[in-house]
Amino acid sequence: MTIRVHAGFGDEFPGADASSAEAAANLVAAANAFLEEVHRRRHPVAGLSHSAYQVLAILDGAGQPLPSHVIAERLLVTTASMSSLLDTLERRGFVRRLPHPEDRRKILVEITDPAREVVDQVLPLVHAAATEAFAVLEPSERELLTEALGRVRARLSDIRSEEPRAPEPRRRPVP
Amino acid sequence: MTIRVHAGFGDEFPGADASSAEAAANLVAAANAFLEEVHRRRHPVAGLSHSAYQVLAILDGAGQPLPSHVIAERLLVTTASMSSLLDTLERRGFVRRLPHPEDRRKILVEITDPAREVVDQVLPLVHAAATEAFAVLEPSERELLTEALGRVRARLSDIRSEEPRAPEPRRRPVP
DNA sequence: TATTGTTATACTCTATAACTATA
DNA sequence: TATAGTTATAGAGTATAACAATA
Repeated sequence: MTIRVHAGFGDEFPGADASSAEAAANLVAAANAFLEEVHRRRHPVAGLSHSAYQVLAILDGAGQPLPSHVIAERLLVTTASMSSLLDTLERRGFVRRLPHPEDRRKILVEITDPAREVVDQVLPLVHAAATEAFAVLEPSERELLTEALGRVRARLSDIRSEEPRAPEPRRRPVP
Repeated sequence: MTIRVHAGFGDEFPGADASSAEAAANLVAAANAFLEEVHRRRHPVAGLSHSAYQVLAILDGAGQPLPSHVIAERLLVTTASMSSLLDTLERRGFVRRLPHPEDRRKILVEITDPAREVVDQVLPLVHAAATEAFAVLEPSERELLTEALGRVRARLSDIRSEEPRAPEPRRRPVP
């Protein structure tokens, strides 16, 4: 199941590291497979999108109503997109918009009881999927994986502010 | 940077494994961060979507025109979605639809020279992002990561055909 | 009958820009 | 002026269903 690059990778992409390409490919593939499994288990509960479930989880976790722009920041979407998301959730009866008592420009988004029930059903499903998927690793392997992925993510966070350098060009193999 | 679950996780989600939840969270977060970095580097080249770049990479890798449904299967989308994707790519001049010489129900999708240049630019960018991101790991760590993720993916592939069992319910913490 | 592909339709997510109300 | 939120508009991706052409 492990994805490997072909034998001529080093010649085709000078300057690129084959083991990094393999790690990246398996990272993305494993994450996709996991998210697909989560979707399969979670979708029957309320038929919501990933973003919508995230909004409910954020509100449930906060334990109190939150202003729209606070949720938007955590979700990394614009406030305009957030409005649209909240429209969907409000239409389904999962959130309410309340006036903010102090700042009348703001609204407070409140989670409803039916949505709390959805969250109560969904979180165990997600954690069960994780538990089953990673049961094939030893506890020490899980810890290594978690720590290594944290380091990679920190590196990516640093890279994000750098101007990417032009890589060495591909040497297209002759077939 | 590493994502960790809170202290009461085990009480809140009986039956779920905390180290698996942490591994899953860091897996998804790292994959998202990597894909975001890829998007940042790749987008200026042709402004295409992830799916569209994938179609071009598939056609370039195949070395010959492919029927539409073959690409759709590899991309895990319906043939209807594939039609829409091909419309976009054809409008941009990156693919051509050719009649299939043997089976007149089929079409062959051919990559154009401008699209080959796009692929030649994009692949080194993607591999450079991977090389830079995973440079924070030792070669042996990269190999461990790759192998472990391959095992997790194989497990997820097995799980996919199983009927998920109902997990133990959440014990909502009292705030 | 089954397969391949397209079209019609619809929905979600996302973004930018223009706008209102409020601070 | 700056901030919070909405609306208008647009585009992409995805899906299902109905359909035509072909095998």
